[in-house]
Amino acid sequence: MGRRREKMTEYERRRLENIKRNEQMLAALNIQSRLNDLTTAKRQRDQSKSYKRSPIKKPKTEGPVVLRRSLRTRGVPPDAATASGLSDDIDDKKQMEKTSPLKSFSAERKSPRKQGPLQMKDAYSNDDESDRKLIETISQCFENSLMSERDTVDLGSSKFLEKKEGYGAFEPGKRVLGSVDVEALQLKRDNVARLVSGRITSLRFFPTLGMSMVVVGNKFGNVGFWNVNAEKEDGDGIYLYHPHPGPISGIVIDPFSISKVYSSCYDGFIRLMDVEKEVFDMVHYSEDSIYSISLSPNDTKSLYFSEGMGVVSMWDMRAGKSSFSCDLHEKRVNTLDFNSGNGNLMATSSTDGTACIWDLRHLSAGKPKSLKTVDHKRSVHSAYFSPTGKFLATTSIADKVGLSSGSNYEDTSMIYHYNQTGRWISPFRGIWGWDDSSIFIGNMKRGVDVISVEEKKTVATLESDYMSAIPCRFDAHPYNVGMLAGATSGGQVYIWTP
DNA sequence: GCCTGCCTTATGGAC
DNA sequence: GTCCATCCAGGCAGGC
Repeated sequence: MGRRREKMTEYERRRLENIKRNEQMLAALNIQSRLNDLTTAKRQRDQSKSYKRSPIKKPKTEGPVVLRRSLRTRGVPPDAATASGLSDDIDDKKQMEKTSPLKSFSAERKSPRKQGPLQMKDAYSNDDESDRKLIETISQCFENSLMSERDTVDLGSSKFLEKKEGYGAFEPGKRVLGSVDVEALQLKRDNVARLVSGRITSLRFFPTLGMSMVVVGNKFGNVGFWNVNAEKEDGDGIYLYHPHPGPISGIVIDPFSISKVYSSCYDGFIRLMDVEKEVFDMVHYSEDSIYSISLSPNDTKSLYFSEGMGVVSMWDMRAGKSSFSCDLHEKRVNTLDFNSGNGNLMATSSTDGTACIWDLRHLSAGKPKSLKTVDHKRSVHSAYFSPTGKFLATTSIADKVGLSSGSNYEDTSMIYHYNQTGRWISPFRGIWGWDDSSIFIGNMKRGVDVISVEEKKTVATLESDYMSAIPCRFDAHPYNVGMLAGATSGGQVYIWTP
């Protein structure tokens, strides 16, 4: 079962005491048996749900969502804020007290906003079982990958090409895109789970053949892990942490060291979960919101991230400081991606309505010029290079998926795709499959559309009765061709397999 | 041009 | 089965 429990809070203790008192009163009134009937009826309804869920009701521990605005966006100079005695924490506490009916709970709520390292055991939120198995699994897989050349990632070439060779002896007449028969992809009942509560904002597969594990981030700052192939005796294979105070904007796993998982947050934190040290180390803290992160394929010690209104910076892990910072867009940068064929090329997508390709060698302070700009007129929520790097796929609120190709990406086609997700569903982002032939993107009818690069249109849709919500974030397993993960705004994850 | 308010959507939980 | 709260988007209209 996809159980997810959080540590008992002061609020919950008080609540349980109240429940106990009420039960005593009900017993005195002799109506307990009727309540039991109602509980049974509710349990039956719960079991009819298609997804895995906890049998124990979880109290809402996330508290009210607090809007965080940087000094910069508020137009307040840092000195002025300090002088007036304001801090984010104080600001937030005041806002919590104003907006939450649970004042005492909100004020006492322990927030991972504190700077500095955070022990994994302190951030661990499942109180029913230990995270020891997760740590052992990742550590073991990391050690195995060090010993096996097979797991070594060559970031200088396509991350998929080597693995896809020899894959797929498909029946003629089937919808085969490149190396994958998309009609053969299926969603098994066991490959559906709810990892976290609320909206999933980021999703990643661990880049290793050794295991099928996904990591997700949600809007409350939780990070959830799911070992899809966990043995039954090891429980459900789901582990939940709370290392961030706000929505997780990006997750990146070091392909050369899968025991290192980076995560960024709207609240300005970048943390590195180091499984060997069992810590969520603080890599960087910014006054501005961080909207995306990406590792350089040329140097995995260089972490690129976007912050505030269009700024892209690089954090040098060795030096422990920011190496450069450029103002690349008018508004927030939603994604950063690197070209696997040429690590100097970086693609950005922005709410300013454009997606751009930049040459890192020619980025300088001030207003640098992009190699290529794809103009969507309205917000662009993703810009991803294809596995070989020959294409760039951009997804926009303007109901378009852009496809750029050519030696300088000068040929751009616009493919219609309905992208009006509204307020509650994270904007769709078209991702590449395991080769340059297809793009996977969610649709509002609880399906996954497959766009053919050759035909420049949607050619297939993955659908399943087990998919009870709209999948809006995806990741293709880097080595298991045909293994596709989709995540929803309800905290569920679906794993499609060949 | 800037600010404010309104509208849209899907989901899970409570009842 | 129905209702309601959610609320870290984004566009648009209207007012200043």
